[in-house]
Amino acid sequence: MSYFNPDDTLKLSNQLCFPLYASGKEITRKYKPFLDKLGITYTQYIVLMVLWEKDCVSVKEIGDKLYLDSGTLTPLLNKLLSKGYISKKALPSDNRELIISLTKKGLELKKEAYAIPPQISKEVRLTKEEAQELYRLLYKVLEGFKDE
Amino acid sequence: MSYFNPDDTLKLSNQLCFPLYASGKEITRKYKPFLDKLGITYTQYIVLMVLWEKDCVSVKEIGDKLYLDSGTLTPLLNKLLSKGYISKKALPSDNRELIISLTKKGLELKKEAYAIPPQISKEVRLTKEEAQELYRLLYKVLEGFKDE
DNA sequence: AAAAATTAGATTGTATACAATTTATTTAGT
DNA sequence: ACTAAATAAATTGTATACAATCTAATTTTT
Repeated sequence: MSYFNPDDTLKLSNQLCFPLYASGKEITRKYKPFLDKLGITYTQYIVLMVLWEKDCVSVKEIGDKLYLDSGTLTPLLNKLLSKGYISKKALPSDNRELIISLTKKGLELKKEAYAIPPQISKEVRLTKEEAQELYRLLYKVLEGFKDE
Repeated sequence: MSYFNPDDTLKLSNQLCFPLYASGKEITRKYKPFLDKLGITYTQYIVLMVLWEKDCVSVKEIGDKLYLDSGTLTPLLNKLLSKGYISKKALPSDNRELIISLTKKGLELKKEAYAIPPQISKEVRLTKEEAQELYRLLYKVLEGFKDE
């Protein structure tokens, strides 16, 4: 690894971090036109995805799944609340925990969201095998970050 | 593709977008403790990387390379300016273009940045081959997004 | 059981991101 | 040459992100 000019170390094109950063940013941008029609943002969408998969979860649990903290989630959940997609309720057995539930309106939004992922897939120009491998590698990176 | 329950389409674990989004976010977070020591943010760092590779570039060219627009770059460049790492100058042949150059201080910062990428690499738990494949796939995604 | 440590969310402050619009400048079309 | 179209940055407004801190509630220690 140290055969080449140390100058090359800091080349954008030699860094894994940059395509990770950029593709993360660009993929959420691809969602925007579709999510605009539903009146939600990408982050709001993935919070709803958590709830569509399992209703009644705490803010902490949402944060753990999405790698987001309360500084991001608190205002975002307030927006979903004011839009009528979720409701909040303190957990009786532990008043520190806030349980987030889908409203009927929030559950119904799922039907409109079904059409989105296939349309994004079309824009990601990877073969099925490549997509699977990319998926595996990204989760390996994420898992590796967890235990530090 | 339509063999399984349509419900599964919207599972977080079936979406490529989510690990892309999350790993992009987490990788920049990994840089933070290192960049804090230099007093710069991740986005400021990649702007400097562009300049370290090729000095005297326009805001437009930086934006094209980093997938960022003037709404992000203008305030960010003002911060790098006030920190004394860059200077600005209008291009005489085209007064719309703003040319960004490194100051001596900005060039010297490169020496301190050398040590960072290897330390991040250590935290990314991929083999060399996996890292190369991930790199290739991410650029394929990014390139695919360009022509829409 | 009382004090200490921990935990869940909320709050504060800073820094992106980006769409949409605006302004100044340059280029293209006629 | 003159007007229209295009381009580069700056500006405006909205929505994340996250570190650090704060507050209230719950556990753990002693």
